[in-house]
Amino acid sequence: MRAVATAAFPAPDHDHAACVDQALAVAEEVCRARGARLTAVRRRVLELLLAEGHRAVGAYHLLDRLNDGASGRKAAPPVVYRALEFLVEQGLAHRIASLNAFVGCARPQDDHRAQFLICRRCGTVAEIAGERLSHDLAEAAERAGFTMLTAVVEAEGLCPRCRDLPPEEESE
Amino acid sequence: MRAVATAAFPAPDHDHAACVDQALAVAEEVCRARGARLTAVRRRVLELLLAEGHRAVGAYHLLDRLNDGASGRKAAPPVVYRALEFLVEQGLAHRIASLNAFVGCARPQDDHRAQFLICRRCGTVAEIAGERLSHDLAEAAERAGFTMLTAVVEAEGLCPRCRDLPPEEESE
DNA sequence: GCCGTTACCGTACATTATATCATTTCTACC
DNA sequence: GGTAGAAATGATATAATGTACGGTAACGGC
Repeated sequence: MRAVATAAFPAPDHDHAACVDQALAVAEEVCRARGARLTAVRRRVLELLLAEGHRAVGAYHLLDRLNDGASGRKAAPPVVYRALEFLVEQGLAHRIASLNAFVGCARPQDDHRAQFLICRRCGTVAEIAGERLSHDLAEAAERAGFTMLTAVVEAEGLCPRCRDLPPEEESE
Repeated sequence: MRAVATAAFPAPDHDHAACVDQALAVAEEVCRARGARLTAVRRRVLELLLAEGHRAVGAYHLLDRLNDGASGRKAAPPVVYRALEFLVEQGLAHRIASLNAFVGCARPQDDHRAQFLICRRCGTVAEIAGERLSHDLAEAAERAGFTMLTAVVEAEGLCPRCRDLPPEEESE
């Protein structure tokens, strides 16, 4: 079996630190190129998001991490939500509507319409490119007289690792 | 142009009372056939849902309607959520994840994997069948080693009526 | 009738998200 | 460098959405 172009699900033992470093580097680059300001808070939230492995994480979880070890004033919810809003706008993170959660973007450099595969068992979220799928959806919409502007496409199921586990055992 | 099999977006002046009556009749029928109990509360919530026209509506909005005119004890949130859970399970309603809202099902009798078209302007939600789209998504997922169990597919954009309105004017 | 099962209901609470306004920081421009 | 305007942040309060849990009533087999 040959390698696929887009390795949607990273190997369990992949070098995640490298993922994070690369994603942060790309984020810096992207923001610089656009004149967008990747401020300290925004960068920190992105780091925290990426630190979760390839899982979706709630805004309040990020807030807790952000405040871990903070002695005096703690950050309030709007801090995280504003940072996330920025990251999503810049394509550095995505909102997973069906989970009310967020995930760091796997390929921030691409200009893509992302679709997501969400593992019911381990919570890993993979991103697939699927230009074609998006196109087909827009086309189906157009047949109904509808002009599609954006789309939320989130499949829930079992990732390669989890589907091969025995039914009872938990993967986490 | 010939009529499409599934009229996703109903005409503005269609006989909505007939939609509601039909949907309720089908709901009764479906529940009877399955031995599921369409109790008073569940039926009432379905009515309220359908009464909103073809728009998605939040659980708390339904709760308000449910309590309109109720003199003594008012119903609490779980009442609505439980009813909605039942209706969704039975395919009589759908949850719109990107809106955190619910919509009455247009074709409860079909056994379908629904996809939604959400108008950004007037809030109307249409349902398209798209077996093929669902199939393609499952296939794309499978190529990533992912077994899809369910999918959320929600396109946001402009419905036939709203996209032809002048940009500034509001349709509602 | 008795008892286990199932569905139902209400209280209280948990989680997710935003409005608002004051303050600080940054940037462009002179 | 100084300054005006824009952008970002901080802080408080609250809105909107969703659920855990425990009690109560209906149902069905024996």
